[in-house]
Amino acid sequence: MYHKIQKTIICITDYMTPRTSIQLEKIREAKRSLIMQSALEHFAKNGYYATTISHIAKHAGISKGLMYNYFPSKEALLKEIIYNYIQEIYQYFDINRDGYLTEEEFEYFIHQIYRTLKEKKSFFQLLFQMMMQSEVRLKLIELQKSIETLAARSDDSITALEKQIYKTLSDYFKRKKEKAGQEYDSDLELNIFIYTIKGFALTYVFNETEFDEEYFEKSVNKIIELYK
Amino acid sequence: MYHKIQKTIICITDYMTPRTSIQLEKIREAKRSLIMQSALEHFAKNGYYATTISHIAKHAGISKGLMYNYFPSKEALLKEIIYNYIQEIYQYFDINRDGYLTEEEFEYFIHQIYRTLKEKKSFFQLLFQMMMQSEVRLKLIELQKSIETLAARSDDSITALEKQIYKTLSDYFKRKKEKAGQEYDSDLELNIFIYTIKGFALTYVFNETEFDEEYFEKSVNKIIELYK
Amino acid sequence: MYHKIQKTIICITDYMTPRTSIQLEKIREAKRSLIMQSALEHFAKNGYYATTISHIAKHAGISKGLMYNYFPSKEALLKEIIYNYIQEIYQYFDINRDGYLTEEEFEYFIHQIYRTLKEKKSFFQLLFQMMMQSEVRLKLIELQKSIETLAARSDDSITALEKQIYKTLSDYFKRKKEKAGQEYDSDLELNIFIYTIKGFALTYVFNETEFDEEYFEKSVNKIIELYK
Amino acid sequence: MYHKIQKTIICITDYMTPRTSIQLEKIREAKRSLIMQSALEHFAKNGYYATTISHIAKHAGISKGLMYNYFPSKEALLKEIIYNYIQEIYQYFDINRDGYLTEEEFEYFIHQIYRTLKEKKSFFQLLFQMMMQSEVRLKLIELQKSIETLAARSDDSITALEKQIYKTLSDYFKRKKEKAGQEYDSDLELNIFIYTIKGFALTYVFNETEFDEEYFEKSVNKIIELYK
DNA sequence: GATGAATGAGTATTCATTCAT
DNA sequence: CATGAATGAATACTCATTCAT
Repeated sequence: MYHKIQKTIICITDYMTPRTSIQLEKIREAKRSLIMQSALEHFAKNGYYATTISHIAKHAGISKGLMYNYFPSKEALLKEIIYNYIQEIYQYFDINRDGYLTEEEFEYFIHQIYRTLKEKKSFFQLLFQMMMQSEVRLKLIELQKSIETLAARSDDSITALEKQIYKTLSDYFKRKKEKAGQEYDSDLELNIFIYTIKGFALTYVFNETEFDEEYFEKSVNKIIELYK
Repeated sequence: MYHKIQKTIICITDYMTPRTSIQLEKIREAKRSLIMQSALEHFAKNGYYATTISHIAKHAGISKGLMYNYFPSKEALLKEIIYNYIQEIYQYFDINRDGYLTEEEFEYFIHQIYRTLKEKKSFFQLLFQMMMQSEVRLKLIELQKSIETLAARSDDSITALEKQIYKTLSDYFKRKKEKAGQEYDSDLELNIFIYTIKGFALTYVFNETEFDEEYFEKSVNKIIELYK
Repeated sequence: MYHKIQKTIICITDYMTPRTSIQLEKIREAKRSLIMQSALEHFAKNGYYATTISHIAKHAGISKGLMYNYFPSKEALLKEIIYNYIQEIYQYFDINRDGYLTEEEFEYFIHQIYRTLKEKKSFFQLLFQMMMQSEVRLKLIELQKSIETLAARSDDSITALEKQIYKTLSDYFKRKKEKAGQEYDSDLELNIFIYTIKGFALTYVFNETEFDEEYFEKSVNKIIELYK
Repeated sequence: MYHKIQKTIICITDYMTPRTSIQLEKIREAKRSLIMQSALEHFAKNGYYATTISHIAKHAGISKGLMYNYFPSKEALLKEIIYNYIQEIYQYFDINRDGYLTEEEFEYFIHQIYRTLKEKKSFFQLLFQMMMQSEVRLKLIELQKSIETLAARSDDSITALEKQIYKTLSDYFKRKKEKAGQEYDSDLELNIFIYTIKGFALTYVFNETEFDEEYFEKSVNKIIELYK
């Protein structure tokens, strides 16, 4: 009976049916994620150069060769990871684009940074590392440009978003100053605030056992207290 | 025969007195420094892994083989650089060990940090890079311990110094708070201050063309203004 | 369920009668040919080693796996191609086996060579390439032997045919000499003729843009003129 | 005593004297040759792609790594070999550049071709192979151009030399025709001659055991007899 | 003390082949 | 019969380190 049904020349399903493209796509996507996850962990922990494809593959439970079925090269894998995470992260901060930040929103913004650092710890470890090698830094800049090109609309671009955020914060600090009856002559205080955030991020992301979560939460609240 | 010719060609110094061991030692020390300097520059710029012994040697104007006459391995070279610089840098901050910091001394302390970052920019680039790889981080910790062991007297050790500095700053922040009539219940503000310094250092050290020296000087003054 | 959908989509032929084994065999044979054609083109153009199974399969519009359903290995595929083409080509020259070559037949023979080179250009490209690697040459010799074994009757074998052709040509050259009143003491002139044919074949088969078809036709006629 | 003589800071000769640059250059040149020789043999025998660096190195009695001390890549090694041999071979044919070929010179020319084929058999095996892969053919053309660029004077270039030889031969065939009272309307006979030489070269160079040296010498004389 | 040729273990990458579906 | 994910052995190439001179 089964045989009867199968009378066809170009029948895609057959004796032993190959997976459908939907099934395959799911499998592929899952494996891609798995590889990227494995790679990110190693990159974050040991650095890009010290991480070998073998390590990544072994950790992901696949063969070296298979990795190249999903990513054309180690560098492409790195870029893909960074691209993906950056895309995702920027979406978190894509909200207050009217340019006006209330105190509550500012507080939310800081908390959001903390949450993001916590959730994407490995990625930020990698990102910090990348930022520290001038050669790699250049590649990141290229990458950022290509992301922007993909994003097409210039006001959707990453640098545009960065500028937007900077502008929004600048306005916030200005208003704060004016409210206190002081004159706002420059973004100096904002810059200091950014240093603080950077330093906090650096400490949090690379903290191993020294400090606990409570310590960092208190820090976040203190930062909010100081700069709100 | 061929030896003889050579002997007459490139002899620079006296033919009369054999060099003393002190002279030899000086020459050795100079070459060591040269190699370390060359290595530091490459490590800082391209990262430890991307830097080859060949590059270092060529840049230092010596042969690869000779490098191994001065340092047993690439890793040992790295450690030696870090060891040396840390030693040197800690000496800058080895002053106010009475534990009492005046406002002037605090200001001086910040300026001193800035000066040190400027003077040892390459080293800090390397140090930051090293700090970001957990594997390497562990090695650094080992190294620090061995430095302390070498230093022998525990109150001369680096961690001891770090603690000393932290304590001194903690006292300073406490006094400041009390002077303002507020209660000092924790080192939270100090920690925020440390984040700020870290973030500033990170920005300064890896800044390439975005900001100029004036910008950073203003930042330093603002930090002093905020935390003095 | 999902199977069901597929079954209704791409069914081309009759739903009623199961295909006969002859039909199936025809389909198989057509696919075999397709793969061999695709492979030959790639082998000829890029060489055996530079050609991947993936390329062949993609070009033939099938999956890699399916290729292995038709040929047990890349090498077997190569052998099969050579075997097939050699078989086919030798049939072209399987006529004048009475051993007597008239002038008209000689002329036809040369033209036939030219036609064959033109028609099977890719194959000759491949064959020349194969002939130039001693390791591969050995395999070809093995292959030839196995063809002969398959052919069973020794006077049907390729080497036998080659010898036959050589003998026929030798007789032809001998008669020509004698007709001119000269003594024929060796096959030297025949050998030179063979060099000429080889050189012509080589030039024709690997010519890309330098010479046009007219040039080669003139060459053919000149060769006939010189050796008839 | 020995110590006494060695009083110098930047003395190149020392305790255990390193080799002089002349010595080193000799060693290097010898090893370069050795590697190229080993590579040529393998390339000729098994083809470029089927030859591995490991094979070459093992055959040359050195480590894989060392090969890269002399040649930056497998491809560069190939190019270097071809470049070197082509340079050398063209010098053999760099004589009759007045454009006039006597019968004796023509004979010498043919003999010279035979001698060259004999002496550089492996190289010609490689060259024929290279000519048969369109991809590689392109590289060869590039290479030829670069050789010409190096040669600087355009009339020293290889294609120029090729044209020169062709022209000289064309004139020779023309005179021959005219001497016989026939009209020379095209280079057809010359082209046939070139096919013959090609076919002879091909046969000679890839002959393994079928024919002996005597056979080929007779062939050469016959070619001379036919075309002189 | 100084050189650089030499080594070999290690790295990213490729590709014929297998196999579950 | 048909697919393409998966494997693993092989390959070109790199680089820290050694060692004869």
